[in-house]
Amino acid sequence: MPHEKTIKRLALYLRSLRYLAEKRVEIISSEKLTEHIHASPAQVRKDLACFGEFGVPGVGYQVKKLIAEIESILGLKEKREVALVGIGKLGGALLAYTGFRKFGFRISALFDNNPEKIGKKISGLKIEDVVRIEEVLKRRKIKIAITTVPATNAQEVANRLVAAGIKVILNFAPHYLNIPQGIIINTIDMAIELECLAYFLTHKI
Amino acid sequence: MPHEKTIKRLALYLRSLRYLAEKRVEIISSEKLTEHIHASPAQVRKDLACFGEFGVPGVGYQVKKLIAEIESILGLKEKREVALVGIGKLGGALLAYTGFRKFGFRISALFDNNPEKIGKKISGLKIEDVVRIEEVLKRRKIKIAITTVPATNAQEVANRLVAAGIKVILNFAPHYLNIPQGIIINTIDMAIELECLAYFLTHKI
DNA sequence: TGATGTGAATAACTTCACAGCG
DNA sequence: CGCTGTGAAGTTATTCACATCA
Repeated sequence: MPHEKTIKRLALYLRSLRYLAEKRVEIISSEKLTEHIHASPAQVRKDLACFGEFGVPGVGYQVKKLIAEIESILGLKEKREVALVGIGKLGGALLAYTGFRKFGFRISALFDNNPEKIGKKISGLKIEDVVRIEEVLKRRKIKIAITTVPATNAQEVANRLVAAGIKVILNFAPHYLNIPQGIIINTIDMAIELECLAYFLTHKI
Repeated sequence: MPHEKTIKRLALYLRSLRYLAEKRVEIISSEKLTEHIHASPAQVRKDLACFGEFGVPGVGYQVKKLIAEIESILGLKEKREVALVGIGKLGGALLAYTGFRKFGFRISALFDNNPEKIGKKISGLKIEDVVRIEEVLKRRKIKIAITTVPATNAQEVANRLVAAGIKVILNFAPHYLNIPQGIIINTIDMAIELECLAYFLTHKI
């Protein structure tokens, strides 16, 4: 029923709510919540309405309770193992990024196709050969992968991940990936984001 | 007139068209173009129609000509200097990323607030103190910035960039930024992208 | 004939506005 | 009285379908 945009906003609300919780704020209205988000109060209420009634009319939302609800909706309650394919500079940066761990994601399997990297350890994890993706991911029942490989290898890696039974892919390779239905893919193409900005630089201003 | 989504798709079309050009494809229909893009043929035609008539009825689009047209629309014809604030692992990865350079963006000014980093050189560029952002960017007339700083410093850095006359910001800090109207900001929040995927992992499958 | 360009129709998304509850 | 939850209204975006042109 709810769509992807709603889900992304829920994650944004969650970020704000956590911030508010740190500041010991206990109750928040949809109006106040949107002060640090590009969304309207009605939008917040509609988004939440997809999943239940979490607020108190005339009062607002209990911050802690709403955090728990959204975490439950997004499925952040349990820890999740993540595979990282492509241990270059970007891969290394993501591996070191604390933002993932904070929300229950733990990168716990590394893969690369470079013989000089295979077998080495980073952050206590051994880099495996990409040909072992299927074996390792099946054994360890890993369902989430992040790919930071060159565009030319992206489809091959995606095929291996699909064969390994992966369910969602966060892809940083600037390339279209042909993936069977049912597997969720989210591509972050940083060059394209910059190109868009170039448009606004030339036209909108 | 055209909206942000149209612009983003144009950048995607461009990526495919460049790929086709490398393969020596000379003519392409809107139908064939969408084989490697999540968009409909009608969508392609509508998007392009915002900016003119680039196709030949009964034939299709000349690949080379369409590339030139889209590059012109997006404003990719000229080289652009980019400032990078926050020279951590992610910043270093972006600095090394060839995808930006390929499309006319050149990271040519580096800033950090860490005394141990300030003054050092990476890729031939000296890391400057963030307090010098305004001075350096004004002098060199840099209008684009990429920020890869911790959430806690993001707003302060954004304020400095605004004071320096920056026009667009590609922000990787997981934090809302309060920016005056007229300045374009695009936030890539990788943790939030993963959180969204967690939802689909738990519900959609 | 075959693919574009485009008004008209549809679908998706957002905001409005207000009843109802604490 | 204030803020939620929500049907209705409005807006934006996408797809359809076809006239048109090479």
